[in-house]
Amino acid sequence: MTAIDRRFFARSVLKVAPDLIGATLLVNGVGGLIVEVEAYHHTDPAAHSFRGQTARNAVMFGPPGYVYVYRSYGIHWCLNFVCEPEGSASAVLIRALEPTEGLGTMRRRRGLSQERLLCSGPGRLCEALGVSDAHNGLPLDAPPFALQARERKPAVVAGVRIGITKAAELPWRYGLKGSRFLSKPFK
DNA sequence: TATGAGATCAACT
DNA sequence: GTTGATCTCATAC
Repeated sequence: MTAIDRRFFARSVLKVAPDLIGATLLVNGVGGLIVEVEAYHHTDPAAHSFRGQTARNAVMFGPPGYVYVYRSYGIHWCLNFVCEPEGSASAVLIRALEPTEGLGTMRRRRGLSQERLLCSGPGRLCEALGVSDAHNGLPLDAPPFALQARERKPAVVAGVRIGITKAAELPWRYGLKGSRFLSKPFK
């Protein structure tokens, strides 16, 4: 298996996002196959970076290949990968994984969940992988993170994004076709 | 199956 | 003071 390094992210977020489907993401050896992501471009009103740099989103304005973690609705963490040349402030939100490594650890962190619900949603995924603000700003191609390239190009489907109100019509959500680990099915 | 409340924080008006 | 890239649990149909 080939490791993905940070150069992979020095492209448009709209190219990186579908290319991540099927890759393997591990944090401290725990994780699985990426089955669902969403793209957030800096020209997109739904993106945190749309209104400029703040203390929270500063990592998005840095170089690509780094991790941006933010708190959502006061209680959850959400995991993003920064894309495009430095300063463009675009990122991919990781929304769902198919758990393959460290099932026991994930189950313990999530508390008695069925396997299908371990990582099927941005908040759930962060809890299962132990991701928090402590990971904000870390590079993706060094421990505790590990990213492995997919071996074949999978069937990728696109659709509208979830849980947002601004620019809700943009089809910037990507998923692995037919996966039962998606946070919601594609139409 | 579907809708609603609550948890709880940073950014924005 | 309100809203949001969410999730879980409770109550209603």
